[in-house]
Amino acid sequence: MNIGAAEQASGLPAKTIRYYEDIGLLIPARRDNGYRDYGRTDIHKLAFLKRARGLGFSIEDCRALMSLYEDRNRASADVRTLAHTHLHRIEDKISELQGLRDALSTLVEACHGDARPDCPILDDLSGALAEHA
Amino acid sequence: MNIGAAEQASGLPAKTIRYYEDIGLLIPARRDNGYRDYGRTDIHKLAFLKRARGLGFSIEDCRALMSLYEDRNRASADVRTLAHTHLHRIEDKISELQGLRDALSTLVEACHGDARPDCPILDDLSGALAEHA
DNA sequence: ATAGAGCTTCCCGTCACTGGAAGGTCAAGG
DNA sequence: CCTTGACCTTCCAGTGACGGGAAGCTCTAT
Repeated sequence: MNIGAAEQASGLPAKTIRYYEDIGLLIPARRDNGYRDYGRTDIHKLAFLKRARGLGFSIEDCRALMSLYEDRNRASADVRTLAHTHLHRIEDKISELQGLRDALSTLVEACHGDARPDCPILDDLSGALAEHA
Repeated sequence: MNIGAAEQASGLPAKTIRYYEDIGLLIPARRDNGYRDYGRTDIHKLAFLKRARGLGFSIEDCRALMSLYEDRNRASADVRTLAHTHLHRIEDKISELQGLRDALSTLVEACHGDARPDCPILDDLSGALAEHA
């Protein structure tokens, strides 16, 4: 299977598939002409990577997940720990963004948004409110 | 004021302050010896940038905000539009992360997480559940 | 005079790709 | 047999917003 077909089958761009080879995530066989040759297992792994990346796991997480996936004797606790850590990172990021959202929406609501020059958003950025607080 | 003092006064690392000069955000005066020389207005602008970056605005947003800030005749509507767009981006990102969080937490809860090898998380990643659905 | 802190520029690395150039390979049609 | 065009190869550069560190100049204090 050429890389174009692997692209179709896995849903990952060819560029990404080559990149995954560069960093040693998935190294396919090669034909005599130098073309990459992907087998059924390779396609399965690419789909695995696509799904894991889609869940926000980093490349290094994916590397660990793949090796756990290939280890028939792995403990599910190891996988769970990895996923749990990632879940925490996501929750932290959500909290951070919610803080930003609240601050921003307060400012946006306070700004009348017409043709006049006075603007609570710029006042906040310039530190006017910091002294007021 | 040398860059070290500007660092203290603004709260931005010297590296970042130099970077902002590289990209033309804030270009300070220079002394005869080649040292950067930051004045009161510069410090104010650096603090402005720090606050705007802290609210998650991109560098290009900051560039626009600075120029609006310096334009005594700007319309507050322009600032509000910029902030509103950014607010939307943040809300979209929050939604996306919440989707990831829900999917991940479902998987983490389904995984018993002990020494046994069977693991719903890896099953999901490998597409086993996709065929089930 | 010298030590050490602070300043300068310049280049590389981050993360996970994406775009593009230059060139080799293959299948179909004339 | 030749050409065209699709597909493949490698390599290089850029993304955003810096951070680390090297090599070398300047200032201050002793």
